[in-house]
Amino acid sequence: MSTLKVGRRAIETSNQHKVLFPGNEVTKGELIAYYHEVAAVMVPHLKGRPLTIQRFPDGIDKNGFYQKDASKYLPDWIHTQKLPKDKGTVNHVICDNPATLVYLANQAAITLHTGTSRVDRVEQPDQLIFDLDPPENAFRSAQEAAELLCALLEELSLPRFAKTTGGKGLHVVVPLRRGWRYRDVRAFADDTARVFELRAPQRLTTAVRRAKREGRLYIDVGRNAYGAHAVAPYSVRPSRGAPVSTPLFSDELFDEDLRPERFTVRSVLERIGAKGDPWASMRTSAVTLTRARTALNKLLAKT
DNA sequence: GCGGTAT
DNA sequence: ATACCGCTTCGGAGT
DNA sequence: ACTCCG
Repeated sequence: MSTLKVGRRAIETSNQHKVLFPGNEVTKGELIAYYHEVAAVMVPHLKGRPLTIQRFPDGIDKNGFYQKDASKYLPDWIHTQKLPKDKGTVNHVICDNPATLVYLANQAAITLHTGTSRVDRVEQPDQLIFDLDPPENAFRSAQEAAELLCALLEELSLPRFAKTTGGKGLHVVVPLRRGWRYRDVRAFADDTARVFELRAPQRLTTAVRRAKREGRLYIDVGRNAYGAHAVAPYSVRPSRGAPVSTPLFSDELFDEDLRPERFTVRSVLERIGAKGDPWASMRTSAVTLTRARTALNKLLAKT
């Protein structure tokens, strides 16, 4: 039990030596130190977004759980926002300062997931996410798919930002100016995915059912929905080696030496120190989908 | 990790 | 007293 | 209407 000063808050931390990642022996203390140090770069990406927290108090080899509703027992300085769900409401944590991140790390919050809208206009997403999910351990095929997808988004004059998920695949994110509602952004995502699939039907699929994928890379667009979420940039994942979902520079995305498992809780801070945050300009790059919608309709008509 | 409820 | 329990949601497509 | 999926 000890106290960590974060800004003007004093955070009580406990069980610093508890091993959360057996195998490489990453402790809760290391998790807390990582989130403390990464906060300056990470918090801007969390600000205003409803958080879904994935916690593993007994380590990643034991069952963890997701937590959205955080109404109970949180210190009053942690911000929350009550949001509607189909039956009732959920009181989400909003992480808008480093101290909140450290507090959550002490709660064994290994992974943080964020919504694609901000709470002040929660029905209007400011991100469009494509999740490229390769079969087996074929990270290379996710890179190839990302190349095709980025070419398509370029044709639609859309900006795009990529990151590793910390798992097998990649996320490609288009920052949006708010205005469109979920159902319209989702329809755009569906149509984009359909065009994308038609360009390499032997390698790509939009089939949700695993049995129908037949070794092809799955392009998942289902995160573009109210109440859905995706792993946050710089979040740790509950897997061997404590991998981190890591934003990439565009020249890194296609580098054949890229090894996402090298981005871990023990290596990412050094990378940020050396190269900075590849997503720093995301907010200022946001666009409307209106023109892209017209261009996409033309591509759809050609099929 | 921790509050709530059953034992 | 301690033991166990809960702790996400969404929609589309397939059956 | 219920299941699978992430």
